[in-house]
Amino acid sequence: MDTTSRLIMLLEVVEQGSFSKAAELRNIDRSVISKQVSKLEEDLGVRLLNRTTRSFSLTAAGAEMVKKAAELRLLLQDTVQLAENYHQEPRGLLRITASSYIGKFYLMPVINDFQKRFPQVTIDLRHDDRVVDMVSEGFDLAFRIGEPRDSSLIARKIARNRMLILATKQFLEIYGEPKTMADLEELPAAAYSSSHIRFESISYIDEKGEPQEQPINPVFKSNDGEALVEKVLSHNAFMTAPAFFFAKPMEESNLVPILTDVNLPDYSAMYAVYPHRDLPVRTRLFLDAARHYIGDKTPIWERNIPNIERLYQQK
Amino acid sequence: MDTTSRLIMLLEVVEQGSFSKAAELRNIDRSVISKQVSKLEEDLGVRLLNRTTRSFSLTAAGAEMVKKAAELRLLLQDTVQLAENYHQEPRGLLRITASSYIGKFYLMPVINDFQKRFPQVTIDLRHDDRVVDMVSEGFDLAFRIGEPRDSSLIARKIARNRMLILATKQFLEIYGEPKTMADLEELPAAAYSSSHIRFESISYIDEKGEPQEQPINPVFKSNDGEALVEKVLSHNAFMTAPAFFFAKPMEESNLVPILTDVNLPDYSAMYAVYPHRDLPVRTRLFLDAARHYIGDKTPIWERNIPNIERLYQQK
DNA sequence: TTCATTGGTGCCAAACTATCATCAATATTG
DNA sequence: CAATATTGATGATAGTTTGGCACCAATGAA
Repeated sequence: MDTTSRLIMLLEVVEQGSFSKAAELRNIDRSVISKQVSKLEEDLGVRLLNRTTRSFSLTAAGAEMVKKAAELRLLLQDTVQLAENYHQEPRGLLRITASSYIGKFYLMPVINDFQKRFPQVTIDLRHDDRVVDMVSEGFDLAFRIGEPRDSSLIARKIARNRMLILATKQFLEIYGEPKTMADLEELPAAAYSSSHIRFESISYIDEKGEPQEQPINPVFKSNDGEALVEKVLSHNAFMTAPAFFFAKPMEESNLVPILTDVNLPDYSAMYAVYPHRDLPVRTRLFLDAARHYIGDKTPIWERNIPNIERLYQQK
Repeated sequence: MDTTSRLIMLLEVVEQGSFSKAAELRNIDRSVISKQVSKLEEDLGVRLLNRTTRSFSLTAAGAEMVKKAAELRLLLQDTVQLAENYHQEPRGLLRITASSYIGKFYLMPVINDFQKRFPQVTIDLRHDDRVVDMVSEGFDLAFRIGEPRDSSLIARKIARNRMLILATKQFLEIYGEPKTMADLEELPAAAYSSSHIRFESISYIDEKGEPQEQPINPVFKSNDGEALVEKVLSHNAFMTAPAFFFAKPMEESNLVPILTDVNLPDYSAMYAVYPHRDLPVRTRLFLDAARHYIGDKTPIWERNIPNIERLYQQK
């Protein structure tokens, strides 16, 4: 490892705010970072960090080196990028982050097919259900529900994400099938609920085109989607959920969409997100493959719903 | 070694035009260069050089990489330089090139003293009697007679270099001391002569301030200064030579300056040459030390001439 | 033709790197 | 406030990489 790499390592340490996090990011031992930063200081003959046993602060020299390191990293990335433009065949490492659900059900099939076609591409898929900083964590591609806030990233819509109201056939037999939104208020509901978001009502557009709120009666709340589904599958509740959440054919799970003639606003769409720069061949191809698999005309999750076109034809 | 270093290595190979020369420049085996360039190609996934067994040419990708490598090298140098500004004490490697005469007689004393004062500084002194490309060969400092042509370099005058006419006392006893320039034409001369330069006459300014040429009679010519001196020391010829060429006190060698009242134009001065950028502490200090030793007021070589002030007082 | 030089390759010793285990200092937590 | 966890530093060790040497094949020069 030489000066440039060490400088970039220093930069990462400063960006992450700690040796440990920087090490984690690279999947290496903390001691490596410690040693390399020390070596960098020795090389340059300058103290870069004022350390305490549990933290550090930048020296004046360190701050300047970090600035330069950022320039170096950018230039180096640019250079590697330039070389990649000469690739005919995609190769190299593709780092993807997605929520675990998306990764498991929608990306894995894409990945398996992709790597059969392009064996030279290594893929690192991270299942993260939290918000990640793509740039500082070095991801090439993210798949998310909803647009990212970070405007330095490009978000490309992969597929719409219709809102569904669902229940099991058995539930409908027991409680009777609701015919209007107002009927829902009397039925037990399973509803998503977290510290931030709470579903206590359903937004929809009525026949006159006016937005309305239909209160519901959540008898079961959870911040875990699969738990809600499980509840619904016990025929004890209906639920409102975005369509992407049903990766398996709906017949298998006995679920039936209800009130399909009601105009529910789409839930946040699925987006592919990537840094604002020229994409390497591998990234571009993977993006295409994912769009094709997930979002070609109708999203793949809608294909799991029988008669989807007929049911929701008003849209 | 990482990508940046390999790119810089590639750049050096291209600059030098061959793997061998690049290896020589770094004092490493050719095989190292060969292996690292191959590795770089593998890393980037692009062929950079079209090779024959005895030479190579750049591919399109290679040309682009070389450009980027130059940017990277510059940025990296700049970064290291920035760090060096924080040094209190000079340290690191100082690469100096000088003609062998200058190195041996004028720089070695400076170096010995300098390294006693600053033991942290490593010095690499190259004796090169040819013109070197400081930038591509990575020198920090050059000491030369005459200004360099390369305007990207800074030349700082270290000391003037008076032209002398010399003979031994014995020579003067045998042939009689010449009183006018015209007298020289009758006397045997030793004259520098190479494929480029030939001394067949002496330029001077006469009493009226007019430039004149005094033809001489060179009975011995050589492109080696020390050979000329040896000839003169055998009492068989006088010679015209720049003062810097006499590093030892003139009494020791029995040499006497003659026709000291004649106004001879100075020979090319001695210059210190360095790349046009901020100098590291070590370079600046060494430059100061050299200027102090060699050129403080009167050049050191003039101090070797007895009564120099009196002899050449008209100037 | 002969010959020296060039770039490439395999082998080996030396240098460097990364991991683990451990330590001391200091936040964090109950 | 004490117990605990976390952080960065350090030393030993195994694994990887590098640089040097010897040798090869190709090629341009004499």
